[in-house]
Amino acid sequence: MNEMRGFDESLPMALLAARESAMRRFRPMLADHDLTEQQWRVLRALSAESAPIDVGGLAERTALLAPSVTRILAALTERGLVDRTMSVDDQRRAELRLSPLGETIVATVAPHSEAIYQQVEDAFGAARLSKLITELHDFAHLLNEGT
Amino acid sequence: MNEMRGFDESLPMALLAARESAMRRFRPMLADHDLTEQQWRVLRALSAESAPIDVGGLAERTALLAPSVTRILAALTERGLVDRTMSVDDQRRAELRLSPLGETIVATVAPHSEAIYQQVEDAFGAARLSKLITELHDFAHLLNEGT
DNA sequence: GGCGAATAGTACACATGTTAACCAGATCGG
DNA sequence: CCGATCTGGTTAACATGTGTACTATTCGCC
Repeated sequence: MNEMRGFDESLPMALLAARESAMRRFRPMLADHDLTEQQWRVLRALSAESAPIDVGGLAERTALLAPSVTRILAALTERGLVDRTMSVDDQRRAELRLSPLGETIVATVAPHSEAIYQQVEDAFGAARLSKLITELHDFAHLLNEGT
Repeated sequence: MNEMRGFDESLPMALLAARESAMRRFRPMLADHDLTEQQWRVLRALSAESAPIDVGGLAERTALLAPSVTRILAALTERGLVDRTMSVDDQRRAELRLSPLGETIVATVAPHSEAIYQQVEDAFGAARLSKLITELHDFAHLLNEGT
């Protein structure tokens, strides 16, 4: 009836569907540990950092917006998984790191996460998956820099 | 420090980043027409259907969850963009279609949407984009059927 | 030094994601 | 028939997405 691009053939829909089919496998496991997908992203990002990181840095690494990070950190520090202090040389900036308890949680959950990722990798093929990820990175970089 | 897979190399993060880099270009245009990304998905899905469709069908085609579709339809019918009636043979089922005003809105927004999509296609390459979408579809199908 | 612009972070408001509970209409087996 | 069950849809509750406004610093510059 109209000339618009097919629904299912659009990239945003394909990205959404692909992500949902993958995340569907992770969420139940995370729920067993009372973690949302986003909370787990924040914990992982903190775990990957050796030095403390600030809110902006976390937002960038986790692909979350600053207001979301603020709320998630409130929940995680409340639960004692994250420690927070103020930077001495810039009183606006926060210094965030995993608490010992947070480290324990990450160490507990990570193997489960990795196991599920392995299933996904096996189902699709490791090489094929790797190539797909590379294409996605290229895509993001091209769009973010161009214009 | 731990053996976990690199953050940025994980597929879910790559999918998220890619989608965000694309959607960033669409959202301002949709906001100009007072539409959210999800409302536009619903309108497009309705526009693509010749016959009326029910809530479940919309949820499936738009990759939204039923509760979200319920709320979005409430907003769209409120604005007079969508018409809703009850199915005669199954009083639980809704019959949804675009109102004339809704058709007008879709016809107005679609060219803008298509223009942005063209930019994206040009930036990444049409053939390459097409192949990427195919891979994403394959990925979703493999994961949804296997296990 | 001190004022205006930039920056980090938060607070708010509204829309959606996610899960579970719930209601009414449809279906099936006895 | 009719009650047990299933199914379409909504409601509810809480977490996140998204854009905007606002506070507290810090910075640039005169």
